[in-house]
Amino acid sequence: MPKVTTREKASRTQLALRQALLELLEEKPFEQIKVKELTTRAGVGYATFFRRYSDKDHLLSDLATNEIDKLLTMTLPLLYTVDTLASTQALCAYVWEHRRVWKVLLNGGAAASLKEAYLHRALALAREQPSPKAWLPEELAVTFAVTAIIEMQAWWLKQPDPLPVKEMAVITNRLAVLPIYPASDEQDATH
Amino acid sequence: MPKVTTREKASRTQLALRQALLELLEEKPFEQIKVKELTTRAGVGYATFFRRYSDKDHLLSDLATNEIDKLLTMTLPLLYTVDTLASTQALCAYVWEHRRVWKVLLNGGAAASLKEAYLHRALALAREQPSPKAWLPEELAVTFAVTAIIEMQAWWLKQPDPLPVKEMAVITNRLAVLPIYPASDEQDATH
Amino acid sequence: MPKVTTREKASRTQLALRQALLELLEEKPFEQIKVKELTTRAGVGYATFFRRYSDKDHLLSDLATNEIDKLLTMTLPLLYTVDTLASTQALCAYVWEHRRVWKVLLNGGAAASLKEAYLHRALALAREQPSPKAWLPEELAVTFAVTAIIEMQAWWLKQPDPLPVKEMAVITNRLAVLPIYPASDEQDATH
Amino acid sequence: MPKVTTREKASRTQLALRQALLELLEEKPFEQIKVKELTTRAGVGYATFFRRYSDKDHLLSDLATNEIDKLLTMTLPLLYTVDTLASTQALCAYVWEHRRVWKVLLNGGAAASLKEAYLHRALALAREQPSPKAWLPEELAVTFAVTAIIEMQAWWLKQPDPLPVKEMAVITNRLAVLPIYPASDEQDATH
DNA sequence: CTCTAATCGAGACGGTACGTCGCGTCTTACG
DNA sequence: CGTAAGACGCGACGTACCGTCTCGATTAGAG
Repeated sequence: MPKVTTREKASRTQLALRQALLELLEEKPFEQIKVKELTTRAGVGYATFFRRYSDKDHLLSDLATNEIDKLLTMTLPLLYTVDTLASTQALCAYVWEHRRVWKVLLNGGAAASLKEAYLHRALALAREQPSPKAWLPEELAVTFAVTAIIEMQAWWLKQPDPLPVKEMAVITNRLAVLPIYPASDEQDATH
Repeated sequence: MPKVTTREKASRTQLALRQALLELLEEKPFEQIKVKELTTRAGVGYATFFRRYSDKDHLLSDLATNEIDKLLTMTLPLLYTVDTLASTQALCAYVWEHRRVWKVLLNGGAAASLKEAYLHRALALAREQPSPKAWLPEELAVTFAVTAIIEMQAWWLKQPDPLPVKEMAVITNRLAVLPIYPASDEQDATH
Repeated sequence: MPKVTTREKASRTQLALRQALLELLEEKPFEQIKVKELTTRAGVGYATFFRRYSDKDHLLSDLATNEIDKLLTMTLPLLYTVDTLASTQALCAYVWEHRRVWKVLLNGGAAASLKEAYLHRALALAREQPSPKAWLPEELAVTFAVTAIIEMQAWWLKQPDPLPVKEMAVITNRLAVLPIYPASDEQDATH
Repeated sequence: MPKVTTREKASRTQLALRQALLELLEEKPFEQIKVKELTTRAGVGYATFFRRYSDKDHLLSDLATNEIDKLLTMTLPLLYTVDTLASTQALCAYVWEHRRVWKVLLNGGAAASLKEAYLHRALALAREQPSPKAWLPEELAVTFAVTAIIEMQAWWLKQPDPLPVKEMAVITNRLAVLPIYPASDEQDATH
């Protein structure tokens, strides 16, 4: 009998809470989810929740932060790469692969705060690694591209009969990525 | 000498509450605003709040719905019009003119729910008046264009030194409107 | 056509409110009766109530004070008279005659405050016109006799098949009045 | 080392609330006591009050019921016993011993409802164990004796310089107990 | 017969206390 | 030791009723 039962239990608690949150987010907005519900659903004591997380929001962060960062490292390069379509396809493929969780994150009861966190994080990363697009403010470009991509992914996963990954990638690339690059025949964009 | 003092008072209450909400939204997120604060700031009795609105959210709707619909009737035609740039300029000019209130609505504490309401309303209107863009699902097009426009307007108003209306219109048009039209090799999108 | 229509109306309001209170006191305790109910039942405007009475309690006083004083002037002489039985009979006869209102006052929702007011008033009157009974403190004698009489009257009127006036008078006299007089063969009452 | 700290705390809360009520009843009528005052005085959270009692009235019952029943079991035997004076003395001695709490209960802000509860309870007990006094209805006899005793005890405890227990017992016996027995010319009631 | 003043019904309002709800802390008992 | 269970302090909520107020319609009795 292993000695890590304690650690195991701790992890189990954490997992159970995350899972419970994901399930409840499919049913109702985040703010309406009560701690009692979370712990009951997770089969965990009420007070135990606060030993892991100081807050309901902390649990959400814990759930979302990792996923967001993973996805972000696939989103941002789009703005600096040459072969944008390939990157967009990689992004869409990744989301599709993890659609179970991303569907909830983007369309469940925490969508709003998650999108905000996403954009916030993206802007922070972009500031570290600027890539002036000349014809429009860097921050505006990032805001546009990131939010457009998120919203489109949200729409995509919400569909009862989603488009194929490849087609989604083409559309995303054309709508949200290419427009921020200077026009191929461009000299004066303000004209 | 006006005869409508009672009605006037009723309206005054409503106006005062709206105004108080706008002011408080500049200071903190919507959920953290307490009814007591609203009524105190509005110089109105606590119970009176619930005589007008069943909810804090109702007040927000009341505040936002009108503004949203006014703006939406300027946003949607973008998708069906010939001279998109002119329409975009009209849109930006309108927002600029009402930037006091829109700055709060788009960047204040109610931004998330407001953006959601906005998109929701836009999709409803679009469904009533479809305009198939053939190469991509109508709903996706609307989602993309509307959210992109909203986010860009939010960014714009948030700037300490905002771009001129005209320049903002050009960028918005190029990023969020033109891309949903058939591609340049099908028909010239930059025109 | 009389000139007192205004006064008449005022009286009508007052009567209607008293009547409404009496009716409602048959149904529920005084504290649970809302001003709105009173005015509705009386067919009178809400604000009109406060034009007549500053308070719900004022209405109750207005209703009770007269009746109490009328009854009291028949109760107190019992303590000073020779032929107590005759007085007790007069008292019982009076109560029986006005049993409609006294039933409500003594058993309805205002019974408690009414009994208290009654005793209070009786003690005040007794203090003005002392009649030392030697063998026990005057105030105690009054308290005993008055509350005993009130409670017995209350019981009497509450009965579905009340005792005859005469019998009630005999019992009341024997239980509540005679005992406070010195015993006929009395020298030392503490023995 | 006690193991019942949780239970202890629960009891402590209950005790503190009862004590707070008793104190406040010395200052003002029951209806004017606000729950907030009770909890503050008891050093207890506002909501905690409603975890114990659904109502302010429930607290009062909880406080009074025990005491009432203890006293009642000493009051009723008076009606069935041979040596009434001894019983009356026992009753008065008990009340005197607990005069701190009974002074508040009988003369404080809850006197009215307490007296009513007392009589109510007494009638219920009497119905279980009838003792026909022939010459007058049982219920009337109980109503008379019980209310007379209560009111006299209330008066007694209210005095700045109360009569001795023994004297009070003699008076109570003569005024409220003996009169319900058959008259002296049927059988000697003073014996 | 009209016009001004008083009165009424209706009901909105500021205010106060209520009883409920959920959070996050804490204490106990168990494995 | 860490956990399930759940009581507690706290504080916002939305409700209910009070007593005040203003309104517009209905008369009153003076001009």
